[in-house]
Order: sequence, then structure tokens, then C-alpha cells
Amino acid sequence: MPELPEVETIRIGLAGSVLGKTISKVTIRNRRIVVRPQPGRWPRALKAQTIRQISRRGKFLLFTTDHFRLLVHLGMTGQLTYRDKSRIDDPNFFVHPLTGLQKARQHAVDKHTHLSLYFTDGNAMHYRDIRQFGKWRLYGMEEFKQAKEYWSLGIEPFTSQYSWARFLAGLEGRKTPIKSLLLNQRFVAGLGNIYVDEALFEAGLHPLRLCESLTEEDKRKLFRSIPRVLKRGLRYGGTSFQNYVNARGEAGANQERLRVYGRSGKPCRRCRSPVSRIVVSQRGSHFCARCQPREPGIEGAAKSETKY
DNA sequence: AGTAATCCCTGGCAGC
DNA sequence: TGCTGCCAGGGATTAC
Repeated sequence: MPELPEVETIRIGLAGSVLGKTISKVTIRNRRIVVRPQPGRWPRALKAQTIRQISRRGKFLLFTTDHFRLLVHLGMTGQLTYRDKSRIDDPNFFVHPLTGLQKARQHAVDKHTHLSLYFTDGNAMHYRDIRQFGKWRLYGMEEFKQAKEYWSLGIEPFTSQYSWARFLAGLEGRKTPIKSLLLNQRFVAGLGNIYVDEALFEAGLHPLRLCESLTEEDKRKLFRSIPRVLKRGLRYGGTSFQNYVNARGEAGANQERLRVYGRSGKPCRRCRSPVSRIVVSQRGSHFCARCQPREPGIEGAAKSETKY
């Protein structure tokens, strides 16, 4: 579940290691990951290409080489790490002290390492993705103008695109629950399940509140809470709930600071009443029924077994 | 066009 | 201990 803060943390890490490096070889081990063009065309296209720029838009990473644009989406469990030949590999997988789940760190190619870029200096960048929901796309400079998955993204937080006027315009006429809209990348780019739940908590909004029911003040609170929770995630190096690691294979620390996500049954950090969990848009949704009432002004009592 | 459901995939985990 | 079935979820696709 790499979302904006995690992808940005990876981007910063990679910018410090692969920028300016020249590709000597591309190895695709799992064709499922590659959307376009056909896997067979990648090695010849990228050979001798130098990575000139690494940017991010929403949850996409965009590598610009001399003649190509490489668009990478990490999906649910994608890990993009730099492998420094002078750094000693971790012989054992790191086990997170909180969750007990396995993390990556620097290690050799394994059965989940689906794609690798090798550089002329002997170092490499590996793509590891357990659930294989990630997607890699390679475009020529002109072709990239047709990359609709990129150009259809909504407003980008932390840029001038993220304005009150455009935020309001995105909410206009929507009848869906606010959580569903926030998960839609065509509205605000880069939010995923974790930061949506956190932003809704900060704004005091129940995830099932319909967009059309939001007051001006509700919208204003939400508009402010989104960059706040994203910034906090970025400051703490991202949220490592399951598989996220940065470009060096290290876990983030934001999971310790989450207000509601993954805390169902635990006391709300604001009012101490237990955090609730329901399903909205097929996503586990965590909220405080007291701090985030379903009906404005009424203390909510959402049914935990209700499916939406 | 907007909205909702389905599917992809693996590993952790509860239950037996 | 080993098996089974459920769950996690981003987004493309499909259905309505």
C-alpha cells in the first residue's frame, strides 16, 4: 500500500542513487508486471539509456531517460530498491518488531523480484512485488502524451494544483460516500486507504458521509487535513504496515503515529472510545464513531457488520 | 457519465 | 503439524 508519502520517500532515495546512471541490462522475470510494450522490446530500448530525472505524480514514479519515459506503479506490495554492490546484503530477511512481517532490505534477487535494471557501474535497481499488482509501462517521449493513466490523475497535493477552487469543483455533484471519492485518483492523486482514513479522522468526518451532505466547513476541514496527514507520513518515512520499504529496503515509522488506521477496537487517541471498522468501497475503514459521527451533530453508532 | 461490483495475486493467520 | 479458507487492497475492467 505505498501511497503518496511512501512513493515520495522512495523517489527521494532513488534520486540519490540512480540519477545519472546508465542502464546496461534489463531483466524481466515476470511478464505480468509489464503492461507495455511487449517485454521482449524492453532490453534493447533501455540499453545505454541514462536516467535523467525521477519524478512522482500521485502514486506513480516516472523515470525519464534520454529517449523514454518509464512509468512505474507499485500497486499493493511493490518494492523498488537500489542494490549497492559495495554494501553487504542482509543474509536474513528483516522481521518488523511490531507486525512480525517480513521486510526487504538489501538482498539478492528472489522469487518475488520481477524486474531489474542493471547499471554500467555494477549496481542495480530491483523491483520486488509479492502480490504482483504493480505495473510498469515504457513510453517514447511522444507516446507518453497518450498515457491516460497518468494524465487523468486528479489534483496533486503540495502543488498549486491543490487549490480550494479545484477541490470544491471535484466534490461538485458527487453522490458517493466521501471515502469512495477520496480513493478515486481522479479527484486527489496519491491518497490510498491509510491516508484517507487518517484524513477523515482529522476532519471529523464519517467515511460514509455523502459528498452532497458535506457543509462548507466540513469541506474546508478535509481540504486542510489531507496535506497534513500526507506531510506527517512523509516526515516519518512512510507507513510500513505490510510490505513498504524505502529505496534502501528499510521500513518507515509512520505506522506508530496513525490515529485510526489499523487501530480498530483500540481507544481513539482523542476521546478514548474504541475505534470502529466497517467496509466502504471494499476497503477496511477505520474511524471513531464519536469523533466522526455519521449524521452531523449526532454521535454515530455504525454497525460493524454492515457492508457497503 | 457516474457509481458499484468483480477480479487479479500471495502470504499471514485463525481454526480445526 | 499441516491443511483449508479467509483476508488484505489499487485499480482496470465490466455491469448497470
